[in-house]
Amino acid sequence: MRLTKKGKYAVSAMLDIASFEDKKRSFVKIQDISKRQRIPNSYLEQILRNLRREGLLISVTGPNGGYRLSRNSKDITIADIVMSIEDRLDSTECGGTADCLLGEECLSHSLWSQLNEELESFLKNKSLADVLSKNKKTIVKSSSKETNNLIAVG
Amino acid sequence: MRLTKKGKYAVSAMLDIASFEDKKRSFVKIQDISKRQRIPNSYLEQILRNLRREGLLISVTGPNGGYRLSRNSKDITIADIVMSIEDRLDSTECGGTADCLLGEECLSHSLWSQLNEELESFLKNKSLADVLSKNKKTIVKSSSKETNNLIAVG
DNA sequence: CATATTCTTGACTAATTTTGTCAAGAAATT
DNA sequence: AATTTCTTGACAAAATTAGTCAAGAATATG
Repeated sequence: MRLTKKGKYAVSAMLDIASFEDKKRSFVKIQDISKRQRIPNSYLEQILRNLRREGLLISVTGPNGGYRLSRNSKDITIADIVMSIEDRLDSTECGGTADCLLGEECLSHSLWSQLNEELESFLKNKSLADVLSKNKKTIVKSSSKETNNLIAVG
Repeated sequence: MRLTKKGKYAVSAMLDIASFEDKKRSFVKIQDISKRQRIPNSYLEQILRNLRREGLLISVTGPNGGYRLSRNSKDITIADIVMSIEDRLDSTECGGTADCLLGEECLSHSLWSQLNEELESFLKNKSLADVLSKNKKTIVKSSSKETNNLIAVG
């Protein structure tokens, strides 16, 4: 899936913006997000660009301008975000079924497909609102040691 | 997670070797795996090296030498393989809890942690034997079009 | 209108990772 | 002794990710 820093930044940024959802008519500035989430300003520009193009954000230029969510935080999933950003549909090596070996190779494919489905449904079932509300509850608890993750999340 | 080609190759190679499990005392050669699975020979050397170091394979040099599983294919999980190969424990950006922002950032962390767990348990619950047997049943069926995967699997 | 603020764009560079190669050697079999 | 096959480590090429920059366009405010 290539859950890279970029994708992670995107989610952090969206969560940041989402947390200002209540304040009607208020827009969140790149600079502020950059500082709060510690995302390099110019990199963030690039990322928000994508999110906007995909219709997840609305932007306004000028003083008091900035970004806000295009729809309710309940209606934007983490999958929406990640898929806007991580643009590899990278079926490169064995695109369709055509050049697939018939034995083991195909087998491992169905394995990866399943894995995809698993992940996809996980991410599709988490909205920004879900993540934010969960956070509020456990804000103190935040478990101690990062386990040796299979997946690099940073 | 960095499920790269390398990891995928590793799984394919292991499945290949596992499929010769019955034939007692027979070893599978790098060259043969390389041809069947279309994995560059010298790259495969490197990969099998790792799998051996991790104790998943046993090797024998010389004529009729090669590789075989160190234990029953039921007792080797896909997680075992992937974790031998994809060696990033990459907690880089926010290693422990220390330099974690307290608001949104931490939140997205718990999100990724959950994702990790999800994936990890998925991969831990699939043994080589599982994958192989499933394959036999569906060998013809192999579904048509790769969907636009969230995760790049090749 | 002038000015300050803030997003917008595209092209570019640097760092890192992934993918792969190679050659010399060691172990085992016949 | 000769052949087969794994073993090792260091290296190189390609691809991807991460990040920068500068010039410009849009909008609000006084």
